[in-house]
Amino acid sequence: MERRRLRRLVRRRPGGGGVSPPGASGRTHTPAILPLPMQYLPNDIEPKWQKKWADARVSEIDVTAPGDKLYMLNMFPYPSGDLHVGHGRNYILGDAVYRYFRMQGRAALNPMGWDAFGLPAENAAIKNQTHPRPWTLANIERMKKQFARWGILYDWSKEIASCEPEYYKWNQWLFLQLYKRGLAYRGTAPVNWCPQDQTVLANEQVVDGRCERCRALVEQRELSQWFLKITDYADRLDAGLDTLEHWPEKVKLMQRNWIGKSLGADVDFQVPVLGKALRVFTTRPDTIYGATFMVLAPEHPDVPVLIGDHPDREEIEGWITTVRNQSALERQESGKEGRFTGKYAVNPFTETEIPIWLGNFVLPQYGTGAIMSVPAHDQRDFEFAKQYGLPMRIVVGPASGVWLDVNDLAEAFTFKDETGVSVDSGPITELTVPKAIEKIIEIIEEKGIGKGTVRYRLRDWLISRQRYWGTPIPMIYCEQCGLVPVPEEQLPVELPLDVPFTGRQGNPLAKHEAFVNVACPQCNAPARRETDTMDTFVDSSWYFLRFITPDDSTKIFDSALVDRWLPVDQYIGGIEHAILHLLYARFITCTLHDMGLLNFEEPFTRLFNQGVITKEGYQDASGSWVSPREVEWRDGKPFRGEEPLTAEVTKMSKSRLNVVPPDELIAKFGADTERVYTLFIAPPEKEAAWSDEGVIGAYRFLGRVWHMGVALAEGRGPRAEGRGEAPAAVVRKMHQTIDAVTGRMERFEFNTAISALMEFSNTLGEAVNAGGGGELREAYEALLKLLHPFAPHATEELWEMLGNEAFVLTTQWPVADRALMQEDSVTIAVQVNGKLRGQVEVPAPAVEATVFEAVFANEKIRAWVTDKQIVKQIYVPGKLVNLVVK
RNA sequence: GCGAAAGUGGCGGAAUUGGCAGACGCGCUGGACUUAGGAUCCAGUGGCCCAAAGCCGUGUGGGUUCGAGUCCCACCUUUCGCACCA
Repeated sequence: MERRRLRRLVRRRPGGGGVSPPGASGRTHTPAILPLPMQYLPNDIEPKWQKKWADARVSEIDVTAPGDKLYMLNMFPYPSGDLHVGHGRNYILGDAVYRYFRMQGRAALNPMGWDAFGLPAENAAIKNQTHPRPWTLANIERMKKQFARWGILYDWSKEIASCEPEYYKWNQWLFLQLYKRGLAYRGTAPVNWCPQDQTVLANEQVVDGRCERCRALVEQRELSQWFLKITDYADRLDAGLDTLEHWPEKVKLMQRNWIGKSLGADVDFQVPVLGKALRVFTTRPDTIYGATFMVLAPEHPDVPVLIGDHPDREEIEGWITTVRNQSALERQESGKEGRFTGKYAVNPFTETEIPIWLGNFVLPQYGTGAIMSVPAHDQRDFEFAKQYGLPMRIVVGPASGVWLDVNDLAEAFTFKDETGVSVDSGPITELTVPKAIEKIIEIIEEKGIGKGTVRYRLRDWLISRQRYWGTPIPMIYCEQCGLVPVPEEQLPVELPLDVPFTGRQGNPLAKHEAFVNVACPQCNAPARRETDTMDTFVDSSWYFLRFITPDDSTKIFDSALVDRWLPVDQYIGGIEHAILHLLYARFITCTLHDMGLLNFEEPFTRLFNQGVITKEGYQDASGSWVSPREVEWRDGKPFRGEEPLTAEVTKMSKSRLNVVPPDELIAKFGADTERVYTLFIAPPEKEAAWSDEGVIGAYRFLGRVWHMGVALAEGRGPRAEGRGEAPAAVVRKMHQTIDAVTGRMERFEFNTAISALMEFSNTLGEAVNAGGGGELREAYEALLKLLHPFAPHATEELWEMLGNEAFVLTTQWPVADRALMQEDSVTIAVQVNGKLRGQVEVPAPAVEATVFEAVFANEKIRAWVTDKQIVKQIYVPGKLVNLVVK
C-alpha cells in the first residue's frame, strides 16, 4: 500500500534515529537494559515515599503566606468505609492535577474532609447496636489510610468532619443568620415523606417518585417543616449560570431546567359567584382568546367555596381526597381526570363565560395552582377537553396561512415562535406569537387585570429531617414566646451521644428528655427544643469555606482569607451532584455574599465531573447477583455450575458484587500502576469499563521506565561518559512531549497525556537500547517530571536513584522549546490524480512557497508535508504548491 | 414526549483548524529467553486475499469539497437528564 510504504520511508529517513533494525532474524538484543539487575517492585518503594511526603509535610500550606494561590477541591466524601477503584478515579485525578499545579509553581491548596452526618451511619448503628459516631470515625480512619496508599497528597492540617460540634456549630450559626433574614422559616406544606427512612425529603431527593437513597415510594404528607428560601434566589441562581464559563454545559443545563424559569403573565379571571377573581399563570397570554375553560388544582384554596352547593359535593370531595393522597407518580399515572365545579369565570378578553373545572393535572405548587385552558394550542388542555367534551377555539395559525379547522385537530398546535400568527384575537390578530405575547401583556397591564411575570419551578429547600445523626436545628418552642432561636453564644446545640438505637418509632432525639427540655432563652419558662436535624446538604453547602480556617472557634470563616483563596479554582466530583449539592452551595454562597461576608457569589470557578467506572456483574435467573469468583466461562458465556448467567456492565457497587478493591491490585502492581491505568483507561469525564487485563499495560509501561532509569543510573547508559549529544529525534520528541502533555494536563486529557508519555518512553527506550549517543539523561529526567503526577512514587525513587536530592514534586515542570520541536527536515509527498508522484525532502525551516513550482507545475497535484507537526496537506489547482511553515 | 451527548478494529480508545483513519494500550498470533511461564523481551495484527497487487473500510442514506470520522440535510441506534411546571 502506497501510504504505508510512504510512512516507512519517512520513518526510516537518515537522521531519524532510534529506529530499531528490521527483520526477525537480523535483530540483535542490545543488553543495555536487559538483563535486569533490579526489578520494578513498587511495594518496596511506595510506602517509603508516602512516609517521606508526610514527614516533610509537602502538602501543608500556610494560607497567610504569599504565593500564586490555587484552590483545588475534590468533593468531600461520605465516610462509608471502603473505597473501590471506581472511587479512586475521582481522587487520583484530583491528585494528578494537584501535583501538576504544584510543579507549575502554584501555591496549591488541596484539603480534604468528611461529609460525616447522614443516614447510613444511623442505619449501621441500628443494625450493629452501636452508635453512629464510632462507626463513622472508624470509617474515616480507614479511608484516610486508603487515600495515603494511593499516594494522594491532601493537606490534612485542614481536615474537617461535619459531625463534630466544632464544625456543625457553624451550621447552626448559619441557620440563625438565615432565620434572622427571613430565609429560614417553618411552614406547612405537602412534603415528600419516605416511609422507609422515616423522614421527609427535599424535592431534589425524590427521583422518579422514589426516595433517592432507599428507593421506597415517596408519600405526600401535609407537615410542618423547616425550609430555606432558595426561591428568593431563583433569578440569581439562573442568571449566575451564564457567568460559569468553565462548568460543563450539561450541569448548567440541568440546573437551568431544575430552576425552571418561565416568562409569562398572571391574569385575573372574574368569577361572579365568588365576587372575586381567580388568578392564573400562563406562558402563552397570546392565546387568551382561545381560553375556553379554566382548571384549578384540586388543592386550590377556593375549591371548597366553589363546590359548596354542588349537588355531587360529596363525590367531588372524595375524589379530591383521593388525588391529594396520591404520590406524584400515581397522580400522573392515573391519567387526566377532572370534575366540573358547576361555576363559571369570565374570560376578560372574549367576555364569555367559561366553565371552571378541577383537574388532577394541575399542580398546586406551581404558578397559582390555576390555569386558563386553551385546548387548541396546549396538548394537556387538548386531551382534557377531548375527554370531557369541552369547547375549543383556534386563535393561532401558521404564518404560512394554511387554514386550520377545529374539527381537524388531532393534537394541539402550539406554534411557539414566529411560525405562528394570532387569529381571531382582537387587537393582537395577525401579530406573530412573540409580538402578540408582548402586546397582550401590555394590554393586560393597562386593563389592570394582571401583569407580566416570571415564574420558577424551583421550590423552597426543605431542610428538616426526623433523624438523629445530623446537625440539631437551633430553635426552641416556648408556649409564651413561640419560636425562639437559640442565642448565638449558646451554640453549639450539641447532639447528645447517650442515645439508644432501636430502629423503632422515629427520631431518638425526641425521646431524649435532657435534650428536649430547656428553659426558654427569652422568658426562662420551660420550653422544648426542636428535635429535627438538618439535611446533610446544609453541611456541604459551605464546607469549602471552612477549609481555610478549620480551627477557628470564634467565627465561621475569615472573610479576608476566604476572599483571597476562593472561589475554588478547580472543583472535582461526580455528576450526581449536578443539581443537589452544587445548587445549594451556590445558593448559600449568595446568601453569605449578601450578608457582607464574601466578595464573590459563585463558589466554584471550574467544575469537572468525572465519569463512573463500570464493570461486568453477573446475575442468575432469579436476578440475584453472583460473585465473579463463582463464574465459569464456557463457549464465551458465563455459568455457575450448570446454570447460565447473564452479564451486565454497570457502575461498581457492593450489591452487584462487581467492585474491584484496590488492596489486591496494589499488592500486585502498586498504586502507581492503578493510578496510571485509571487515568489511561478513557477520557476522565466519560464512563469507563474496568478491565483486569488492561492493568498490565500500565505496569509494563512503568516497568520499562524503571529499567531505563536503572540502566542510566548504573552508568550503562551513555551518561557514564557524560559526553555527546542525544539523538536529535530524542530531543525533538522530548520537546514535543512536553508541549503535548502540558496542554493535555490543562485540558484534563489525561488518557492522551499518558499515551504521549508512552510514546516518548518508547522513543527513549529505543535510543537507550541502541547504545544511546549522548545526553539521554536530560530527556529521561524530563520524562520523570512529566510522569510524576501519574506515577509519583516510581518517579521519586528514580529521581533519587539518579542522584537528585529534592522531590520531583518540588521541581519545576519542564518547558518546551518550540524551535527544538520542529523536524530538521520534512518529506513532502506529491500525489497526482491519486498516484504518488514523488517526494522531496526539504530542511524544515526552508519549507517555503516556491519549492515545487518547477517540479510539478502545470499538473493537478495534491501535496502534503508528511510530518504533522509542520504543515498540512495542501491542494493546489494546477499551478503552484504553496507551502508555509506554521 | 421534550432536552442533551454519543455511534471509529476483537476491546478501551487516538485523530488542533476538513488533509497519511485506527496513535497509545489490552487482547490475539508468531518468535526469543526459559525446567516452566499467566513473568520479561522482540515482531506482526482494520477487512477481503496463501501472498503481492488491488479493492473496501469511521451507524444508514444523501449533499458540499480537490479532499469528510470531522461540515450540511434526513434517518437509525444507544446513553444520560427532565418528565402533566400551564
